[in-house]
Amino acid sequence: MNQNFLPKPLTRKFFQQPTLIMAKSLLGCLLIKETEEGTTSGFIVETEAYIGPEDRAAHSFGNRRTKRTEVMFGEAGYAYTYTMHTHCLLNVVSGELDKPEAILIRAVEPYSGIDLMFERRKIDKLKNLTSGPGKLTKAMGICMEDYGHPLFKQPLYIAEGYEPETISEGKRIGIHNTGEAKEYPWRFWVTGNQFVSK
DNA sequence: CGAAAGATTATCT
DNA sequence: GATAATCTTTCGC
Repeated sequence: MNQNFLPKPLTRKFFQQPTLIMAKSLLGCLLIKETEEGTTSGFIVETEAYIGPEDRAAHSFGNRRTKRTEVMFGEAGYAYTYTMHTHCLLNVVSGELDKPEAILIRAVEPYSGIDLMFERRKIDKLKNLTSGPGKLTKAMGICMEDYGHPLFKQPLYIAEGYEPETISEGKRIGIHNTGEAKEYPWRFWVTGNQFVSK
C-alpha cells in the first residue's frame, strides 16, 4: 500500500505524440485509480492503437462521430471508456484535435492495491488479475463514469513508470471480419511480461 | 421503441 | 475452437 514511489503524472506534452509512438511510450507507465475503497495501480504492459478513418476495426472508422466516439475527436490525453458485453474497456485518446485516434490499454502489471484487486475480481491467481482489457478495468474499478476523464489528473491518471527493456509488436487481437485491418501490427507489449494477454 | 451488434471473458468440447 | 453471458450504443421502423 504505502510505496515510497511518488507517481509523477504525465504532462499534456506526452499525449501530443503520434498515436503509434505513444502506444509504445505508454508501455511501462503507471496507471493509477483512486477510489473510496483504496488506490490501485499497475504498470501498462500491453497496448493497441486504433486509428479512426483508415482503421476498419476502430469505432471511429470513416470519421464516424457519435455520442460514443465523441471523445476520440477531442484533445489527446482523455479516457475513452466503452462497455463491451459484460465488461468495460479503457482507451487513451491520442492524435490531434478532430483526429479520432485512441490507444486501448490491454493489460497492466499489478503494482499497488493488489488486495483490493483480488477482492473485486474474486479469483486467486495473480496472473489472471489484470491480464486483459476487461479484467484490468474490473480490478481497478474503472467504468463508464470515467468516460472523458483527463488522464493527467486524479482520481484516474497515468504516471511515469519504468523503461521497458524490449518491446514487441504484432497483430491485434479480438477483431475479425474487418478485412485487412486485423493484419495491422498495431499491438505493442513488453517482451516476456507474464501479464500480457494472449 | 424494439432489435442487433460488439476492441471480452469464462467455460465447455 | 465455439458459445453463452449480458450491457450500452446505434439504427431501423
